[in-house]
Amino acid sequence: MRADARKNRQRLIDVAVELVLEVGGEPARDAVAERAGVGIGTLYRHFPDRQSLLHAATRHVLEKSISAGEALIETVPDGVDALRQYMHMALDNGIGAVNILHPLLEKPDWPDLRARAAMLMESMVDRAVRQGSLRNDLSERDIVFGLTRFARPLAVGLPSDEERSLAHRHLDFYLDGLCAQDPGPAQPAISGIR
Amino acid sequence: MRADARKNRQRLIDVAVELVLEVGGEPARDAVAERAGVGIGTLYRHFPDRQSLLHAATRHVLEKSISAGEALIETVPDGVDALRQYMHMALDNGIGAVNILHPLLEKPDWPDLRARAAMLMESMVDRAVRQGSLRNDLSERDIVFGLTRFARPLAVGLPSDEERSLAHRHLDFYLDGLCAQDPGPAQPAISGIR
DNA sequence: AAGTAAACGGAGGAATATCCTCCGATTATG
DNA sequence: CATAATCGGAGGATATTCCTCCGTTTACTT
Repeated sequence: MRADARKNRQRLIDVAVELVLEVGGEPARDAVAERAGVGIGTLYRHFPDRQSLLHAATRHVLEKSISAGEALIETVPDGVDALRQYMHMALDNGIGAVNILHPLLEKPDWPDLRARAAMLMESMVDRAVRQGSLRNDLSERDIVFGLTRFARPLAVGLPSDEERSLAHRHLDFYLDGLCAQDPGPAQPAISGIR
Repeated sequence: MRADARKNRQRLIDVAVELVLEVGGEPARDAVAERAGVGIGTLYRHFPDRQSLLHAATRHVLEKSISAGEALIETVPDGVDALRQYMHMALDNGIGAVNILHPLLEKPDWPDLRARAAMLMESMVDRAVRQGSLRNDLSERDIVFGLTRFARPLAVGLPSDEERSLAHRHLDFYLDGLCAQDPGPAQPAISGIR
């Protein structure tokens, strides 16, 4: 494979992730090619059918996040720290794109990755709970849910780097909440709301 | 105004909010009319130009949430409780639609509402901070940011009522985090991530 | 109960957005 | 320098969304 070809391919994947996050759904193919600075023909050569680009993008983000996470679980002894670092890292990797794309892809061809991700987060949660520093009613699915809350830019009219730093800040607040074993002042039953 | 006309008008607004949340952006007009069970002509009669439906929908949600919030601040003495109840209530009112639509509407014609909302949340935050039960580095904008994280269904393939109840649960976690004055175990500086 | 103005519904053509093929021009590599 | 691989983007095909128009139906008045 020629060097320029490989470079273009990767660039297309990166741009795809970017745009998926911005748009909150499948971006127009033309838009991906344009932002990547390549012709449309190039995009279609690398990713011929409807979804192969999105597949590739998802796979890319997932692989990067999972292997970094697996490293973290080895090197960071404190469970909550590991979880915290994992979530911040995944956020920066664009993990939100995976959540957006997952329901749109017809034949997700990575049962392996899905399983690895689930296992990874289960271990993290388990360990942190055993260490007594995390609420004990949390599961891997809660972590996914929480992560997705902060993993996408939700248009509020902010410049994107400010949005990013706010997301990190609030993700930390959220994690503090997951650690709070005895949630401060009593929470009253709220009539008719939940 | 004839009774059926008013009913249809309100129904269109409600459906619009629903669809904005589902789609995460401007829904197709045809889709709104169809789900509302009225003809397209009816939609265009009530909301002739491009954005008047979206304006009306935003205004509706905002007004409902703000006046309920203003009542809460009178009746609930504890600052954090008031904030908590306000956020859960706004979430159920579809406040997420406001965040989605705000950047899309060209000439937001409700400077009044925006100001009222900001003032409302500032009071809530201020009071809770003064009472010593909320972090003291939070502003009204943080609350908006946090609220929007939980206020929209982010497609993860869940049935919508399960998604809703998860959102409420995790909003509570998040709020616990906003209360945590001394966030448990020391947070290490994370190298190269933020 | 009948008259009537107001409201309704939806077919269908216009406008727009997106897709994706095709082929001549360009460039990396031996 | 040759040449095979790669690139770029014009443009026709398709799909989606918009929104007018007018014949039909319905709520309200007297």
